Amino acid sequence: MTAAIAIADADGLAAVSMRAVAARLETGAASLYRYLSSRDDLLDLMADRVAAELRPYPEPDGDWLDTLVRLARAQRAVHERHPWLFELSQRASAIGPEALAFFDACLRVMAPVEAPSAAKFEAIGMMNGVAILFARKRAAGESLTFVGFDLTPYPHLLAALSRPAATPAAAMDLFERALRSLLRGLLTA
Amino acid sequence: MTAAIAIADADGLAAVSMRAVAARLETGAASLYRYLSSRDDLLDLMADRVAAELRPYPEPDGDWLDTLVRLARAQRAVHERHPWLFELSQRASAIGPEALAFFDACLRVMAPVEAPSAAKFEAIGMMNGVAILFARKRAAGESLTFVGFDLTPYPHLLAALSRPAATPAAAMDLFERALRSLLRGLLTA
DNA sequence: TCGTAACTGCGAACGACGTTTGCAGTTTAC
DNA sequence: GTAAACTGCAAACGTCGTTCGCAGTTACGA
Repeated sequence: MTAAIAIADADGLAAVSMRAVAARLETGAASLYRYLSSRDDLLDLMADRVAAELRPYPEPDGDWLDTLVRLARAQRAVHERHPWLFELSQRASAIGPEALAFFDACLRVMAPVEAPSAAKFEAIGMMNGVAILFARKRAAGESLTFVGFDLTPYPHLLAALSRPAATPAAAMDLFERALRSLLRGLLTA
Repeated sequence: MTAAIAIADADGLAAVSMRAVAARLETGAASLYRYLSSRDDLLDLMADRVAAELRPYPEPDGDWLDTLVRLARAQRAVHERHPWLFELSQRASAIGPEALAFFDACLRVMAPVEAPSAAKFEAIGMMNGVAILFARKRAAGESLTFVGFDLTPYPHLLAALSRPAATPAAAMDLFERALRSLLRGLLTA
């Protein structure tokens, strides 16, 4: 449902109630059950709808690692556009056709790599995890800096925080560097 | 609250309602608000309570990478013991004293490493992510195998799934290998 | 010893949630 | 033209987090 995604983008996943979605559609909450079997159904549809934004998948030309990094960048962009996607990505039922298609595209890129299937699965999961982590980095960093704690019991943390923050450019480098070293480590002997 | 953690371990986070916790304590739901300001408060306390299970932290002797891997293993064990912790770990407010202490311990281990603070923060976040990913691996793999989808539109996925699954021993190797290559890539020039 | 002030536990109630039910109104099929 | 099927939806149910107000208990100075 496009209406549900708009609500989630604006006010977060918690604001996506059947009544809110119905109100935006100018109808009653009960009417939604003609098209959806439950709220979980709606969330699954939302997850798969935004997963479609990962298209078009890059052609697997050139280095497979470069292509995988491009896929990860797309993932990161989607998670930044729809922060609520993170909460959905952990439900097993959220694996819809679009998610499977993305999965398949990743495996296609990895086809020339000589590695067991299990390693490739892990690599995709890890790629996912890294993309999400960086998509949420800014919010997490700020929340950590501004907690109202007395940090004196944590000397190393205090010392690290008192140093100047890294530049955004360095953060971008970090994303690619982390991803490359991780995937290379997982997929090569 | 120990009672709340017991409920979550048994029936999941969703079962941790104020009424359920109160019932286990043989009291009324309203009574809990004498000690907690809200349900979110309770969840934060639960998260910090299980974070205490990460102690004692290993001494940073020997190779820093070995010590970090030991910390990650502890994290993975905690997440396997309390699967609901994953749902909590994404709330910013869940960063309590114990989580900060763990953070500090990681930084202490990384003290001899020459790297910017931001890289170390990312490394810890990534370590966390990898630990969680592997803790949830079994469930995720099964849910992916048993979805009732027609997989013919996903040829590479189908090919990968039709191969024999990896042995559990190889999975354990994968955890350590992924972590090592990731941390080394992030923290060394 | 009493009186009062403060604190404690908690039944009852409030509003919001997901979901079900039952019934009008409308379309479809023969 | 009538019966069957489908549609939209107000109302209600049970559960949730949370608040309110009141008994019962304790603490303490007079």
